[in-house]
Amino acid sequence: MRADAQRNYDRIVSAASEAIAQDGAEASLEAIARSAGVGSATLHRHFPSRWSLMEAVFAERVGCLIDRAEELRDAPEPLDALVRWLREVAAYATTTRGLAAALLNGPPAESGTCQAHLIAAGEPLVRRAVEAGLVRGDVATADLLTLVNAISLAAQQAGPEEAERLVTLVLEGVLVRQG
Amino acid sequence: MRADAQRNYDRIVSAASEAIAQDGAEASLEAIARSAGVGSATLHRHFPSRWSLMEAVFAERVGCLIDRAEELRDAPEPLDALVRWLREVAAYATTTRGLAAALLNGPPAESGTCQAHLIAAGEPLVRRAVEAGLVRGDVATADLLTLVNAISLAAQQAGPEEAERLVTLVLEGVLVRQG
DNA sequence: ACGTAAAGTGGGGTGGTGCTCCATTTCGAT
DNA sequence: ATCGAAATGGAGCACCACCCCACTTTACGT
Repeated sequence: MRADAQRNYDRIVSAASEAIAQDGAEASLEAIARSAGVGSATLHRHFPSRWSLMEAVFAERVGCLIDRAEELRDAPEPLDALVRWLREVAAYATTTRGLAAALLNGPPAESGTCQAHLIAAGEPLVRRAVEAGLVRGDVATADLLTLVNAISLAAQQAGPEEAERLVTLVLEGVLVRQG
Repeated sequence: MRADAQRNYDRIVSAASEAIAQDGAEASLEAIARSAGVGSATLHRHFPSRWSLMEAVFAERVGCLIDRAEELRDAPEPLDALVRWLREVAAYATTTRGLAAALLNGPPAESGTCQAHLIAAGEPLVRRAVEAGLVRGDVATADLLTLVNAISLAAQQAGPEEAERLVTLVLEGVLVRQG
């Protein structure tokens, strides 16, 4: 990639990051290009779809979550580590406007997407909790992430404390526990 | 309301219903007005926001769910009735493109909205299941509906069988049941 | 039955969008 | 320094939501 192309790429991602933080996932691509000091055509060549731009913007933030998952992989309490990580994912998704929507509405879990990376990062946490007999064996990491993201999306209207409640509810189940 | 206004109102809702079924919640209002044989200004006067049009379109379908809730209110098995109803809500939301999104992204549970009506309809079902000792006492009807809708939204990409799995997961809980 | 005031209408205008050509500029290997 | 390829951005296209306003239709008091 040529030097100027790289420079423009970075400026677009940076501008998009700000725009999305401010206006959510529906931020105007035109405005992003403008504030990056770049023609709209340039934006569209670097990022053929809104989704691909999303991925680039969120790559860094998703990276944080992945690092966190690796940190927690050797934590003493397997279940605590998993729950803590899921809550962090939820918090990120709720805070970063549009992350949840982007993760959910994007093409489902193709390899190389940030979804795929998140799933891969969470997998060991889930497996450890399952092997410790603390989490049901038939739950997939992808299911968990989908649920957490769906909750974050739903709670963007209702507020973060609602999200907390729902996550707890999902973990413990709606039905009463009868031995 | 004048007779012609009522007529146009109905034609708009009807056209919108078809358009949304075909193109999802992002259907073009302009196109809806056109296919209703009505000027765009008329549509915008009757329905100041996309959301208000959504509500009108879904009112009928939500009505079906409310009727169903009343039917199930006296069913022999309280838990079975609740679960069955929730699954029907999920099925409706998944099938009717945009219902879930409309329910979730709309202004949260103001009185008079279809959310409020759904919650009111589901309330007795939940209460009965709680009183029978089958559902945890601290789950709100609104929480349940939010979850079901969130799942439907998430599963619109993944497919209906994924939605089924997630609903079951939410009911039974992620953690293993330890007496 | 009819005239009129007000409620209702829709075409056209405005400002915005996502996206694509393509003539021009810029880079970097030779 | 040169030259071809890579990269650019502005003009253009079709579409969108939404608003203004001259015109038509309705319902009601007489």
